[in-house]
Amino acid sequence: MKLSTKGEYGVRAMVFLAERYGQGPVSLSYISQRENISLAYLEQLVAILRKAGLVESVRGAYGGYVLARDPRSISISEVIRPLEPLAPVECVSDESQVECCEQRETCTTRLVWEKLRDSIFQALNSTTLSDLCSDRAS
Amino acid sequence: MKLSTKGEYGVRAMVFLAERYGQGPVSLSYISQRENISLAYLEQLVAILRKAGLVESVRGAYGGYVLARDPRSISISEVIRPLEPLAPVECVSDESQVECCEQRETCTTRLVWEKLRDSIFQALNSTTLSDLCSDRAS
DNA sequence: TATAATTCCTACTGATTTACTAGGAATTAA
DNA sequence: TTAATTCCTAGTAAATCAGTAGGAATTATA
Repeated sequence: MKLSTKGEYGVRAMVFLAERYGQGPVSLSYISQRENISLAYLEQLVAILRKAGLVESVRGAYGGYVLARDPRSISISEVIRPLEPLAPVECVSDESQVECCEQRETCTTRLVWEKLRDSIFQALNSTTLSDLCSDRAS
Repeated sequence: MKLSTKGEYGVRAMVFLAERYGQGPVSLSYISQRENISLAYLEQLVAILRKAGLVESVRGAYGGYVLARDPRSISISEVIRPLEPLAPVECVSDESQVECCEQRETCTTRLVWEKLRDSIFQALNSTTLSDLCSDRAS
């Protein structure tokens, strides 16, 4: 049930951007240094977040990334979802359309996985980037 | 955030035992066939559950395993906990006593991991084996 | 215009973990 | 005595994780 570093680093990078929202682009080399995350690895994660529409890039010197929306409107589940699967088991995931097993209707353990999935979603949906900013004013 | 098969198989095996609680020992070869789980792998998982005090073994021919307690008193979190870590990130786990980072007090992302951990615990603590039995009478 | 700082893209890789397999010893009901 | 079981340890192929590496494209500034 552990989160991978993708999700963890992704959230840390996004909170970092949230704390500087409205102050122009922030470069990944800066985030990399301050958050102690490998630059090349961070590039890959942020590329995913950009394709998910959560950040926008400014290319060239003095460029970087900015949040695509107000940090109060971006939930943690939105950040983690593109980076790694959120559902605890395959068969209660809305993304994967694969039919996981034939006992779908009669499966009893499924009950607890759905409950678990919902409570994970609830916790991450109800927390926004601004909730995690050290400067809570933004 | 995916559960490994250890947790998933462990819960399935325990629910299987719960549905036959009070009917004598159930062999792993039977569970293995019915739940379609490799016998040798299942042996290893059940060994962990036995050491955790959740099941008791009956050795020899016509032996097997029985639940150590009433299925209404065994929560799913008790089953999964010995099989795999439940906390989403290292630094909000009560088991590991390792100091994960020096920013423990000022860490802002920690807030959401604690909230996530608590809601995972809550979901799994509040569900028992008997809640997942197809024969809900037991 | 040249340079440095950046994003962007793809391929590779070592280490770790996962999900088993394999083999056998000990126990016990029939 | 046999067959069915638990019990124990070691090994292992495949997948995943957590990056590295190398370079192309873009752009503000000197």
